Amino acid sequence: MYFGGIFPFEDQMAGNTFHKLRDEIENGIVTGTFEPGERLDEVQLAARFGVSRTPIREALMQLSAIGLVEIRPRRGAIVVDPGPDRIFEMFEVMAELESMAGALAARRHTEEDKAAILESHSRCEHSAEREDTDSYYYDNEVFHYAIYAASHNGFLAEQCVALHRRLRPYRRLQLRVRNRMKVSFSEHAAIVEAILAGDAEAARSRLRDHVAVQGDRFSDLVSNLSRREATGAGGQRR
Amino acid sequence: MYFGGIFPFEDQMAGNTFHKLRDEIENGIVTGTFEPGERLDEVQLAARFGVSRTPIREALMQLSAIGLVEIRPRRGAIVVDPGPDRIFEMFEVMAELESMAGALAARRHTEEDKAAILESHSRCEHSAEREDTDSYYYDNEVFHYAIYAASHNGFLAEQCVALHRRLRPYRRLQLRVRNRMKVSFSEHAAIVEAILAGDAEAARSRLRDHVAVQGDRFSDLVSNLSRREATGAGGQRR
DNA sequence: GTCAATTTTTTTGTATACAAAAGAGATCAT
DNA sequence: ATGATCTCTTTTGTATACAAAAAAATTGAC
Repeated sequence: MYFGGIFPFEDQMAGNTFHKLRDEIENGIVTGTFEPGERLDEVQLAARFGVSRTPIREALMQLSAIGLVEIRPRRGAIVVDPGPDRIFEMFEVMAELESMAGALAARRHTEEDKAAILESHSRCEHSAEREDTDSYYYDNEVFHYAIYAASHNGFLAEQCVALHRRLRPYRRLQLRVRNRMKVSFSEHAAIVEAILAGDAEAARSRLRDHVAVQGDRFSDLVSNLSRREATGAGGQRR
Repeated sequence: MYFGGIFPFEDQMAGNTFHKLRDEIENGIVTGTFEPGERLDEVQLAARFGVSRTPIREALMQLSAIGLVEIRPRRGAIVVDPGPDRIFEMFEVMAELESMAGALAARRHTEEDKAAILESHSRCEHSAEREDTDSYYYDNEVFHYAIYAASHNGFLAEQCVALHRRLRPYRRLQLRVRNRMKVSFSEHAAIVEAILAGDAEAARSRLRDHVAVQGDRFSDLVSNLSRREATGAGGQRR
C-alpha cells in the first residue's frame, strides 16, 4: 500500500545507510525492541548493523532532533521515556491536529479522497467483525492517514503522521481493552458521515472525542505503568 | 529573559560542538544568512566554523530531521524552500496550535501565567506606541510564548515554539505591512481579555484569526515571497 | 570491612582517510 | 559547431584513528 506524499522525509527514501539505520532504530523504539530509558550504545549498534559508528551517530542525531532519543553530552544516547503526563499531553495535541484534519477534509475532500476513506473504512469493518486486533490496528492507521490526506494540507498531514507514529505504542495497548475495537469502528462511521456530508464542525468534534478517548483510556493505564515502574523495568527520565 | 521549560532540546543546551553548530546554522537559515534553496557545502561550512566535516554533518542531520534542510542522497544538503503553498499550510497549522494553546490557557492559567501575559502584553503596547517594529517583533514573541506556557501542555508549547521559529522570517515580513503592528496589538488585547475571562472558545477563535494568514495578508505574503525569489538566490524545491 | 583517591578501561566527540558516486570538462565523432 | 562518451575533479558517505572525558576498578588508608 502506498501513501503518496504523506510520509515525512519521503524524499530521502533512497536509503543511504544512515537513513535506513534511522528507520531501523526508530522502528525498534516504536516496536519496543529498545525500551524507554534504555541506553543506545554506539559500538553495540554499529556491530549489530554491521557498520561503523559514524552512520549510527548520524541516525541518532536525527532521532534526537525528533524527540525520540535524548543525547546527553558525553554520556551517550538513551531512548526517551516521555512519562505518563507527557504522553497525555501528546494525545491532547494529537486530538487537536486530527480534528483539524477532519474539519479540513470535510471542506476539501475530492472524489478520490472519498473513495480512499470509504475503502479504508470498510477494511476496518471487516477486521472489526473478525475481531482481528492486529489487522484492525493496521487498517485504522490507513483510515486516519486517508483523512490526513483529504485535508489537503501536506504539512498538517506530515505532522499528524509523525505524531501518530510516536503514539503508536501507547495506542496499541488500548486496542486490547475489551470491546474497544467495535466502539472505535462505530466512531469511525460517525466521522466518515460528517466528513462526507461536508460538516466540518461535526467532523472536528467527533474526531477530537475519538482521539481524546484514547488519551483518557491511557490515563487509566497509567496506574499499571506506575505499578510496573515500582516493580522493575522502566526507569524515568533523569 | 528566560523561558523556563519551553524550548525544545533544552536539556542539550550544554553545547557539544555539533549542538552549537546546529544552532548556528539553524539561526543562519532563519535569519537569512543561508537563503532558501542554497547549497550547504560541508567543507565550506567546516572551514567557516573551524571544525571538521563530522560535526557539520551531524548538525545537518538534525536540521534535516526537523525539516529545515533537505539532504538529497549523494547530492548534498540544501536549505529547504517551502514555497508559498507550504508556508500557507504551515500558518494554517500554526493558527490551530496557537488557538488550542489559547483555549487551554483560558481554562488553566495560574496567577503567574496571568502576570506573565499581562507583562508581555504591556511591553507590546509600549513598542507599538513607539512604532518600534523590531522591539514589537521581539515582545510579540514573548507574548505568544507566555500563552504557550499558560496552556500547561509542555508538548504543545514545544511544538508551538518550534513552528513559531520556522515561520519567523515570514512573520517578520508581515509586520512591515502598514499599520499591521497596531492592528496586531488590538487583537492581542482581545485575546488577553478572553483568556483572563476564562472564555476558551473566544480565546480560540480570536487567536485563530490573529495567526491565520487570510485575505489581504495572504497576497502580501505571496508578493513578498516572489519578490524575494526574484532578487535572491531562491529556487524552488525539486 | 568500608570508604576515598588514583589508575585503568570504556566511551564519546572530532578529525582524518579512503572509496564510490556525481558533476565538470575534455576529447572525439558526426 | 553540436552532441555524446569518456576522463578527471569534486564531493559525499563511511570507516578508522586519536584525544578527552566519564565510568569502572583497583589500590590504599583508616
